[in-house]
Amino acid sequence: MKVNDSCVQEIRAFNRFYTNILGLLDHHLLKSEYSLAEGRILYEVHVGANVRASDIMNAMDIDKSYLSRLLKRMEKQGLIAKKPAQNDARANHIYLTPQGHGIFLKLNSASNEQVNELLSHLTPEKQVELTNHMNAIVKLLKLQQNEHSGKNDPK
Amino acid sequence: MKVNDSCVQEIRAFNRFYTNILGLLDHHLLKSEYSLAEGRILYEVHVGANVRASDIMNAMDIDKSYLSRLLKRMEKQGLIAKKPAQNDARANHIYLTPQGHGIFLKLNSASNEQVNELLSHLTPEKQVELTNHMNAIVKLLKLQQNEHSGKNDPK
DNA sequence: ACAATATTGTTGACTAAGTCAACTAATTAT
DNA sequence: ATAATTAGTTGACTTAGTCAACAATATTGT
Repeated sequence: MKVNDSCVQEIRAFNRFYTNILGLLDHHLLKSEYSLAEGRILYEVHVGANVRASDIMNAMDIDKSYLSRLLKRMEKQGLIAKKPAQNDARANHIYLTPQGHGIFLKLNSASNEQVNELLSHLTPEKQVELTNHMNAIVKLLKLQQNEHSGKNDPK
Repeated sequence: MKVNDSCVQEIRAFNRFYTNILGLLDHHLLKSEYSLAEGRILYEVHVGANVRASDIMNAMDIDKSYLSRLLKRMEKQGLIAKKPAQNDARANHIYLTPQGHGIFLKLNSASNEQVNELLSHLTPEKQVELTNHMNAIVKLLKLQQNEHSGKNDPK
């Protein structure tokens, strides 16, 4: 498909802009005693069912040795626990401990709060506009995402 | 301003999604012999006029000691050079050497190529739609950006 | 004018983040 | 059965980033 060069430049400008936004929003995590990676792991374990290390690895696109160490540390901190996966003796299922769940909730509401603050400068109508644009972007880009990662198309 | 909670959730979903996109697009830089930070510095020096370290520091929101070391290394590599700023004896103006400019062009066209590939799966109409959504997002979010950073509003 | 304060950039010393290769044990494919 | 993959761990290492102290200038308040 022929590509419009000025689109390329506009997208790159957006990327620089949005990288900064993401940096701002992550700030609270960077100031907390948990790393961005740990926060994301808590999220992945929270939303997934019977999550295994390899699932997190794929979701986060993170090195398995690094992940292994992070999980070990989080286990030591009492945030997560593992139990043997029922039909694969190599793997564990990872779940949040009550304490880990508590931390997740704390970090999660801090994240909500950050986004909340960002939105609070917009009228409710503009807020909806904004999210409509975002959803449209996801819709436009989602397909080739899956092409690249080799996963099936969404139903 | 009252905030719509489902907007908050949609924005966070967008953020996770777009973080992955940015990761994909940065991949070529990570595979090159230059770091993301160096690539961004080359960009900042390229687009700015009479750039000083503190300008880069502000643009990238990066620690000054870290930046100092990066610049030193890039100078050693022959990518950039410094000359005393005319009206501030503490500061230097930083500029690209011919070689640094060459590297910038190389990295820059690789970045263009990445975005190009992303877009190539869309019809030209969809490409324009996509960038319209992005521009709209920037427009909606740009003001509070400036409020936070204490800079003046754009004219 | 000039003392206090702030800014620009550098350095030392350190911690955190991430990578790479080798390895064990279990699983799947041929 | 055995070869090839996959799940996860470990050792050894490199790269990224932080923090505090510092010297040299600039700016500000009186």
